Amino acid sequence: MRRTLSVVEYSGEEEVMAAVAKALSHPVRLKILKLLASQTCCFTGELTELIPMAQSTISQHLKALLEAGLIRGEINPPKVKYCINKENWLKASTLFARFFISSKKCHCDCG
Amino acid sequence: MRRTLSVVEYSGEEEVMAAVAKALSHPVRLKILKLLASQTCCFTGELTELIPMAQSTISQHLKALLEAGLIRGEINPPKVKYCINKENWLKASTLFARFFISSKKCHCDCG
DNA sequence: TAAGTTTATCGCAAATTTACGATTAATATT
DNA sequence: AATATTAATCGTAAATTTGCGATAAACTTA
Repeated sequence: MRRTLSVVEYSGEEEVMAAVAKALSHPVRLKILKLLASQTCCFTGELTELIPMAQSTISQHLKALLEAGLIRGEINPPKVKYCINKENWLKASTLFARFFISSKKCHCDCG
Repeated sequence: MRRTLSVVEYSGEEEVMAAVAKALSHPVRLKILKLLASQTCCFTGELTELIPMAQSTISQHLKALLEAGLIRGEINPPKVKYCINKENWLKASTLFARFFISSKKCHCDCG
């Protein structure tokens, strides 16, 4: 991909929020997060039974959520127990909340 | 792309939220939204001056934000005035807030 | 030790995203 | 009518995403 000569600068917040948003940008990942969140306790690989997708594909989506910091995986071979990463979840929640509140400043008449 | 034989079903909420998240998943689109939101009133095309990217690229990103419903464009040739779509902005805000709150149910010991 | 279970990773193909320059469209100005 | 301004669209190239099946890795159980 050709890149701009003068590179666009982003704030840390912009980078982090974009990364989290990207993790949330696929419906199956939202579904996975909701399933993990709805358990009274953490969860393992019933995901493969609940979601009709190849095991390798679900594993890939889990990896994306892990890398975004939204979930944690506790290895307990041969199983892995996934759950919400509460600390980062809270951070993400705050980030999005602040972002959406920020537009309240705008007092235009057009909508 | 090969598709799964049994198609995964998503709720309307999952689809909508994923689409909004996708619109928010690029730092330059976050920057654009912040710039639009920070204006006391609406905004025209200074974006090209504020963001060192090709005009066509910025136009593409604006289109993505338009299609996600996050902004509105008031055509006033040869200029176009963009601003936050407050109605959908509120909807998106609620969607994300509810989503993040939902994980509070999870009482696992692992995080 | 051999077979089974669970999950990650590899290799691949198709689709989508991202960015650019060039061009077009629509209107205002000279 | 000719030129200038602003923004969208087209065409293209490279990168990334998404999905699958096959295989590998790690540990249990027979």
